[in-house]
Amino acid sequence: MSTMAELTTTSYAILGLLSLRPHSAYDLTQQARRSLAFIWPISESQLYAEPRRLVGEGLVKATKEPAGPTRTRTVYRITAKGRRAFAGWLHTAPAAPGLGSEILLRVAFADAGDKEALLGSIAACREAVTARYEAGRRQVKEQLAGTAPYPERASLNAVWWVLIGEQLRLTLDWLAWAEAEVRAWEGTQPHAFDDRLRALAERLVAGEAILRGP
Amino acid sequence: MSTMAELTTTSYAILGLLSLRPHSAYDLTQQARRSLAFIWPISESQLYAEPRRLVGEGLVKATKEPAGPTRTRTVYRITAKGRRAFAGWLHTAPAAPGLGSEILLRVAFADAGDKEALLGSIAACREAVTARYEAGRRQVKEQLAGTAPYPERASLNAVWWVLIGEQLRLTLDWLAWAEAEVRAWEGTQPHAFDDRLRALAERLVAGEAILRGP
DNA sequence: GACAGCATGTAATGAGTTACATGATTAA
DNA sequence: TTAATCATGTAACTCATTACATGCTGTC
Repeated sequence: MSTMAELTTTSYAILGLLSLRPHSAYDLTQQARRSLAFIWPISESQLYAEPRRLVGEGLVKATKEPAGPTRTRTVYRITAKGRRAFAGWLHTAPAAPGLGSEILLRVAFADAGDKEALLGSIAACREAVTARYEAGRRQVKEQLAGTAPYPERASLNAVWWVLIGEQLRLTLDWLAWAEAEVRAWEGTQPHAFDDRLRALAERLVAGEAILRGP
Repeated sequence: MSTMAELTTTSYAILGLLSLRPHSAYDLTQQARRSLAFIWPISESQLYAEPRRLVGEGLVKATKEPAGPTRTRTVYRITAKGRRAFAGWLHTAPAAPGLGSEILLRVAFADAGDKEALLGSIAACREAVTARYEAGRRQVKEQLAGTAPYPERASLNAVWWVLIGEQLRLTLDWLAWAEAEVRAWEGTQPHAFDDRLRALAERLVAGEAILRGP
């Protein structure tokens, strides 16, 4: 079916949320800010636009409800066809985890700027990652306390918490290591392999841990 | 200046490459496939489109060279203004590292499918990540052997190799752990916290290592 | 009764992808 | 000399983002 092939990962992310229970678009924004933000970030406007498209495909049904004197709210419910489409997607091969790290770009071309700029980038990145890490910790704590939605899904959620948590910690460890490394430099001009660098590269190739290694 | 603010991270990635030496668009595709693919992936068509835009901003100069009897090749060189713009960008705060992991989406909503689908997704992801990891190892090896371009930039490159390498290894460790976890399930129906899950979540919140911990 | 913030969308714009098209070079 | 692959682009399309617009509701 060509219609099904046209859906994006974002479509399926929303379909996944709708498979749990009906949501209004605003409900979706709340869920998207909570858990989905760690897995597959979606902008607010998409959360309004995408369900409409799913309605067009017959995967979702929209019903208008009154919300205030003059206003209506649209509530979306997944259809049987939608459930089949989602289950079908779960059987397809996932795309490789996306990369795209601005901080690494700044490291790779650091010699076009100065040491201060690079250290500033590292510090800014650390702040952002720390904030995200703390937000994640808070959410897991809420789950433990039972004050967060979907406590009955704990066993599934725990699996992805582990990857997100460890990835964020790894990034923080690297940022600390990189900062110490850069501080030891004279400037940002690069140099070729010396004994120390060579040893580092060889440990990398051998698959030995660099950041938290023994 | 509003003109400078309109550039994207992709623009600066290309500007960074051009700051090393002049490149034709095809040269850029080669560099992009090698190192840039790990840091900031850019599609081929962008590698032809973006330099033209940079010419429009005066950050890059294009010169036509003969390439075969009837064909010409466009070579791009960074201008002094381009170098200033790039150095200026290095002083701005980087965006937080992007996420977006399809495999986690499939884990989070695994109960809409079956165990076999989830295990298949994990296996496909492992193949893709392993391929990327091996490609990275090969490139570091080439650098060690001195057969790769830009050996004089080893000290800068090593810093980002560490993050990429450790991230890929972490992902592979998690995939192995997740697969074992899923295999132990009866099906994909989730359940609430039990003692084991609670202990896992508490270790996460405490910042203890899960995957390679003692 | 005014103001902040929550709730519910729409519109314009642009970045980046897929698909296509064509010339040159090398190996069989 | 054919086929494959390298080299060099262009065009159409769509996702997704930023910015805007407007209604409702609690609180001081």
